[in-house]
Amino acid sequence: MSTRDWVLHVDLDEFVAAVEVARRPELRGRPVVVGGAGDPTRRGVVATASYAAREFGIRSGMPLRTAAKRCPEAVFLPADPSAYDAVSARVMATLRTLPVVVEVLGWDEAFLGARTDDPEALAAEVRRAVAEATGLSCSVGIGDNRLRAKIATGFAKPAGVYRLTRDNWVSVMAGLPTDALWGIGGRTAAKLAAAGLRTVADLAGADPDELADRFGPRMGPWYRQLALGAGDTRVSDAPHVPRSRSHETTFDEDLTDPAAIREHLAALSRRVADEVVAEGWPAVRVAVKVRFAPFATSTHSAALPAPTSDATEIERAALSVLRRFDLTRPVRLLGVRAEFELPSAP
DNA sequence: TCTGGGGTCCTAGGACCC
DNA sequence: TCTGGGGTCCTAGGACCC
Repeated sequence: MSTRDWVLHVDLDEFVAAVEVARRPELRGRPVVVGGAGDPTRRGVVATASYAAREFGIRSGMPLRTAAKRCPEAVFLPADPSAYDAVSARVMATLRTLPVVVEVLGWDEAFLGARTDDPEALAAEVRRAVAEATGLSCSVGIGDNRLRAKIATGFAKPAGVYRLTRDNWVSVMAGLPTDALWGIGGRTAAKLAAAGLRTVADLAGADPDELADRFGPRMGPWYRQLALGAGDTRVSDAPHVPRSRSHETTFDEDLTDPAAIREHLAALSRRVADEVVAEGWPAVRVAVKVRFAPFATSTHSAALPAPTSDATEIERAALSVLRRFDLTRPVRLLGVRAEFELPSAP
């Protein structure tokens, strides 16, 4: 077997639930649901469900109330981001001890770039090293590019390894619906289906010019490239440069008092401003998001007069943008986002 | 069963300028 | 009086992902 470049995609199995079980072993094997305030009588949705919980039909994004109806004996827990950050950092540090380039994608995912003649052996070593260092199980997708590695992981789960390359792309993917592709969700899949394109094979055979007309000059042709299995092969360990920082809150009871709305918005602005300061880059734009009851959402934003990391200025800008909303309707959610300057091209 | 929070990127219309 | 056309910025919204 010859030595060549591979992309591996590593994804921790039921990561958040696994972290909770690791520190509360009595939960092992039980249905565990993490999300919201950890209280299914309050507003919130499922962030992660353990495999045992998934057997009851509980899925990410499902309202906690629904999850409790499907499985009243499930254990409901609030999310504990700092705990997940800490475990995630140990996983990524473990991956960096291997002869690979590590590109972190989130708490529980990373791409690995590797040159090897035996990617399955490397994947097995990844699984062994992560388990030894953290006690956590992961799955590994092997691909000849990022797209195929990422999709391969779905076939590897749980606790497995799967290889997807140009050699088996068509046989594995051709008959699947288009939303099996990473980057095509339910909305786009429905629009594609309306155009007669239901499967990956349909999309791969579509005319790029017609796709451009229907879906935009970049997205249309890009969808077809996805269906062909095309993707970037580069994996970078360069640190991530954030484009924005934001916080938002859904209230258990809708807000109707404009003074209370302003107070909540100011508090969110200060949280965002603290993080802008920590980033070390000034913000150039501030956006405010308001979701009115029952669920209508809109956003307004404004460029700052000058780039700033000053908390008072960010708060003032957010309150100024808030005045553009009609606050006579009950407010379900408030959010504040600060945007940074896009990095200039080299 | 009413529908979280934190992000990224793309599109399109209007403003504005030459 | 019968009014083009392009480039770019700003802004809102959509879609996707974890």
